[in-house]
Amino acid sequence: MSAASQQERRREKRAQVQRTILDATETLLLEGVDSFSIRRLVERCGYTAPTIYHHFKDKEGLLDTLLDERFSRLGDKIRRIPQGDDPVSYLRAVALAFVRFGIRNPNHYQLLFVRDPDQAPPPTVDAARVQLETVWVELWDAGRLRTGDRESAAQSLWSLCHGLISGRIHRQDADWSKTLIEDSIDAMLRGLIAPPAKRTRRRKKDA
Amino acid sequence: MSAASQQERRREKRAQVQRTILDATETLLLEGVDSFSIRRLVERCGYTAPTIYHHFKDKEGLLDTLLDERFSRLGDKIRRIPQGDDPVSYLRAVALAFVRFGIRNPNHYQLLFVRDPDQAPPPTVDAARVQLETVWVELWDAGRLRTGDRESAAQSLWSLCHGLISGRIHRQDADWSKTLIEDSIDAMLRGLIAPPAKRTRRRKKDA
DNA sequence: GGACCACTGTAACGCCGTTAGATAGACTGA
DNA sequence: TCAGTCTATCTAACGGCGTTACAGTGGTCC
Repeated sequence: MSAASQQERRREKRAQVQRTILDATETLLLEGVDSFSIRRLVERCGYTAPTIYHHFKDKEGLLDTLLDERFSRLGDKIRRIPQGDDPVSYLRAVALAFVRFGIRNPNHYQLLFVRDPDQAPPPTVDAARVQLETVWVELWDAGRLRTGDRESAAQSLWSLCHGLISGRIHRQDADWSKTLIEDSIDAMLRGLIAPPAKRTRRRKKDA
Repeated sequence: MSAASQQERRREKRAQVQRTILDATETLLLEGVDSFSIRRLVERCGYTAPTIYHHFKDKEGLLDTLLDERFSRLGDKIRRIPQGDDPVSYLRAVALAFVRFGIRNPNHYQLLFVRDPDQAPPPTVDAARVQLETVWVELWDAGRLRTGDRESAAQSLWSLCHGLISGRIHRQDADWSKTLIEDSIDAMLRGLIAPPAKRTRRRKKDA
């Protein structure tokens, strides 16, 4: 067998070991952020600590890899939302997707957004953010933003989403209103964005 | 000297020791949530670990005591805000006070709202919440809430405040809009609450 | 065969929260 | 006054954590 195939096989083996470690990490994480520790991971995945440190920089690095994987799925999902005619319903859909994701993946969300401040968001999430940016610019140019500052409009919606998720995560017991997520996002959008000027020629389909 | 006075003196001594421990805790906490540990507190305050555990149940209990003190100040501040004529500007003032407090006391805020979900908020904060409740009821009865659910209106504003603070805490580096806090609270209130019905007899002073 | 390299293991280090048990001193009642 | 009790404090340890120095092992390459 050729040297190239040997190398190939080694790479595969390596990837497979890392996969095993990552999967065990994932499993452990699903039992709660606090359930995860390197020692427990060691018990669970069959490898010893130095092996894990051989494949990943440290605990942080291991979790980063996992989060990148998971959040890139969110990024894809958001990027696949059709932009359509109406920027407001587009923003609504994105915000809803984001909040639902955060609530469904509380442990991952916490790790990503509640850890060290110098932690950069994964590229796919950042890409989604950039994509949103253009929508806000569009609304600003159309004179539809009620805030004096374009930045503050985007950040307002983001802050609300973060608050919704983080409230749900940290106070699971509280009796949150069933319609809270939709209601609050709608209210925020109403408050931020004025309806389009009346004098547009063509009629819009109700999206 | 009387037995009563002896007891009194002992109580004072006890209170003073606890004060010392709490103050050292506070100092340590101001250096960051992560800077705080019982071992470091022990180095700092001159007492040994068992002494601390003699006066406080455990780490959690110690922090609880400190947070109760600190947050009761917030509760007082909020309860002192004049309710005035206009419920909207009252809600605005309360929300602003809350957010500013959170941003100014990030470590305390984190400890209180980001710890175990079963953690109850201190009584003074809860009192403030109850006081707010009446304002929402009033608005609801006047038919001014745009949400289908009274609960969701209150929770929307709260979620936003939480998001604003927690965003600031976890992404200090990000370039937050200077007007974000006011802008977003105003937007949320605009989106949640309709202007009062026109057919009121008396004119209002512009508050 | 020998040098190199990726991989994995043993055993330890220095943190952490917490506690069992001893000691000292002050108060209490006979 | 003296034994008994209670409070406050200490020394020393336990079990957990993330991490790493170091050794061994088994392949790959010259």
